Amino acid sequence: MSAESIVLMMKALADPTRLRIYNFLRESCCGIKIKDEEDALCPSGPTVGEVCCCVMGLNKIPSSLSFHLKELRNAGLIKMEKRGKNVFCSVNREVQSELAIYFSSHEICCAREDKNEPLLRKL
Amino acid sequence: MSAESIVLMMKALADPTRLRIYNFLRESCCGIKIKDEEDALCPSGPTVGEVCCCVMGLNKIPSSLSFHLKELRNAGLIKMEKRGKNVFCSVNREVQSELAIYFSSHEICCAREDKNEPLLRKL
DNA sequence: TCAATAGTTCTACAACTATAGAATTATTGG
DNA sequence: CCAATAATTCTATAGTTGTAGAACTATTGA
Repeated sequence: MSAESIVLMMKALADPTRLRIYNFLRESCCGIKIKDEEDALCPSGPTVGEVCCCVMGLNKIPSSLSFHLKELRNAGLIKMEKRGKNVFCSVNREVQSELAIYFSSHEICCAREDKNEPLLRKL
Repeated sequence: MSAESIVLMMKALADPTRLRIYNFLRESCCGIKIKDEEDALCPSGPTVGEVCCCVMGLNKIPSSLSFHLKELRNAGLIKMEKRGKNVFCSVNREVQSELAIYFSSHEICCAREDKNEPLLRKL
């Protein structure tokens, strides 16, 4: 996962409306792979209209939601599948796992001798 | 971890320079607790000046770095401790772990019968 | 005490981003 | 084919954010 793609993901989640959309989709149904082929996903999860009703509060402006969904999709955080008049949304679980791994990795502590003097002030 | 604080963290990491700072600090030394007291941390990790040298590339503008460090600190992602003329920086490992947990949580899949028709188009 | 060093704060400006209305596209039902 | 529905794209605007220079504060060494 490149730095650019992480920045893109963080940017996508750095907005209250988009984080609400993302959290809503996390709690919703995810796509189920019914065949080995890439495109043979059973589309599930809420439609764009359903997301609009559940997440957008009082001001349900479809163009605004569309904009936010595009940001999340461009970042790779969610998937969208069109069937008929509807577009079904779901989180990209693989990418979610990659982010989990990114924040899980820790480095080994190493003390530095020349900085072991008493602490004066904590910011 | 509230939605607002997650948005603040994502915002802090949604900038290439700040992500570089954060990644640099992740790879650097972390603070070591030498006593039970909250403030009795042995300050370690690079100084602001060292971060500036290592991360800021060609344009080493201290005011710009200061601005970015403030954003990361306000989001709770990093800690800063002043000793003498220097300010030592380190990542907040607790917060990092919380983010790892946030992205680790998955929901159980639930198929929806009425949406099991063949997929037409994938966006 | 004075100069040097380390960082921060202030300020103005350019660039970016979210919002919301209007127009547009695509699909289904009558 | 026409109307209704679902969603996207386009556009202008208001608000936000990153940048970089200048001034300022705090600490140490001479």
